[in-house]
Amino acid sequence: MSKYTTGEVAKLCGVSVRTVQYYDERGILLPSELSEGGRRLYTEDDLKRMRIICFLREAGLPINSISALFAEENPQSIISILLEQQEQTLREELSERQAKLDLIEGIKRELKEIETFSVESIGDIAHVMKQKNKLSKMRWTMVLTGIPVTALQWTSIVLWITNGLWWLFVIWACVAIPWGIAVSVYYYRHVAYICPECHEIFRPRFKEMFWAYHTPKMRRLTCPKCGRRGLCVEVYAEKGGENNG
Amino acid sequence: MSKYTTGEVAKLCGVSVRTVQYYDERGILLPSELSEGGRRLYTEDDLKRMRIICFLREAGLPINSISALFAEENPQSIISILLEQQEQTLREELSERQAKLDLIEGIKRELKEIETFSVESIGDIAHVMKQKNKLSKMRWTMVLTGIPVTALQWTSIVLWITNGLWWLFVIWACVAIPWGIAVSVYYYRHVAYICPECHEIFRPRFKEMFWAYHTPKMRRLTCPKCGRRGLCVEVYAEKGGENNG
DNA sequence: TTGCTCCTCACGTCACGTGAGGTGGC
DNA sequence: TTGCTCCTCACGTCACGTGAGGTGGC
Repeated sequence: MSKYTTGEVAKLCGVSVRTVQYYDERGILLPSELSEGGRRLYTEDDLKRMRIICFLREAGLPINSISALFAEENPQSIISILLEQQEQTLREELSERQAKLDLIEGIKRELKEIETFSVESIGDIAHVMKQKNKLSKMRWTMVLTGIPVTALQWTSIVLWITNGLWWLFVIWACVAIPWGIAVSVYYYRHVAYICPECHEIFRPRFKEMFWAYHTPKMRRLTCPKCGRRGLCVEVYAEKGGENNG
Repeated sequence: MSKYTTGEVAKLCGVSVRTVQYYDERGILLPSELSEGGRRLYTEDDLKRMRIICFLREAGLPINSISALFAEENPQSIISILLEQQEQTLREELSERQAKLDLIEGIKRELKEIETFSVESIGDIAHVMKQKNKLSKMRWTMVLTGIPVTALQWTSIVLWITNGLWWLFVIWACVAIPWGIAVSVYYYRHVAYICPECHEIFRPRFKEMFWAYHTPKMRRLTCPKCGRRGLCVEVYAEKGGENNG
């Protein structure tokens, strides 16, 4: 029966010498013999054991678990549990990394829309991304409540033209005008804007906001802190109350 | 301007007090002021910075990178690089965990087919799994070369019956018999079997193997090491040469 | 005065990598 | 005798968690 040195075991198992030494240190693979000079000597059985250890390490099993498996007199009872645990751990790690990846993708998208970047812009991006769901939920709610109002509008106009029923349009106007005001106020109370210059999150006056030029995501406003006038990103605001700087 | 204590910053950012202290230690978030009693006091700006740090940490960016970002006078130039690097890292980690998961799934499948389990059985599983691709590749090669032979067989039989062309069947036999021998020898030379008792990997005599009862994955053989007779799992053997225990 | 918060060490995590300084074995 | 392998410390990794033992602040 030939004996293997540390380096031979390492090479045959595709690991470093240090790893073989470490497994001795951890008591998971003790060499069957030591040479007179104190060198580790491994038998064929040791090599087989090492191969098993490396295989389980490939699956990510921690050394403590492998150690427990070798120590157990009835290994079949715990191998399934260990594999199940490891699978669970790996799944959690996978979804955690996936979440980080998604976050990075989001940051990259937002970065593209920024013209004057500074480190503080990252704070803005964070704010925009965290409130994104709430903002789009609110916008969808508004659109959906708008559908019956619009339907009623066209119905009444058509009936006015074809049948001369002018009073239906009057009824529509009595519903639509209060609805328009209510929606505007609701919207106003639930949004805020980020100044790209000083990164202040502010709420403008209703009048300024109502008449301001805007795109789906931004509105041209004057920052109350630094006085800059320009496009500001819209975000969801938690409360409709005042904001104190 | 109100000041925040360590605990307040921690609570507002959803981290532990130790984390806030650690960021001071690492120089990534120094408190603007210290109280007379040596307590850290953070300003509103410090809090914003902390929020940015936490956001980037959520994406998995290491503290050194965040530190570099704050130190850089032109942060736009490196933020993309950092995000790209982090994305790369995450993708590698993802595929690494996925590979481990796949390995575990494979082990679980193989475990189900084992009746007498011991720790050494894991070595058998490792061997089976690593040679699995080569074995199935070899089996497919054999099946595919068998198709024309079988086609010729049926053609010749049909022609013999319908047209009385008996000599086509003779030609087929002249081709098929050597082919059958060649395939059997080829197969014999490229497979080995694992004894489930002593975990020896052995190659039986041709005659024993040829006539033995078998399933698609196993064959009833006698282990030359421990003498046990029973179903042994078939694996791919690297060389057709002899094996020395 | 009493809780509560915060402070500074300082060790532990996990599986090795990486030297330093010395020695065995062909 | 000369390379090469192997040996034993022992520190470093990464972002904190977890005490221990002491003190600040309402």
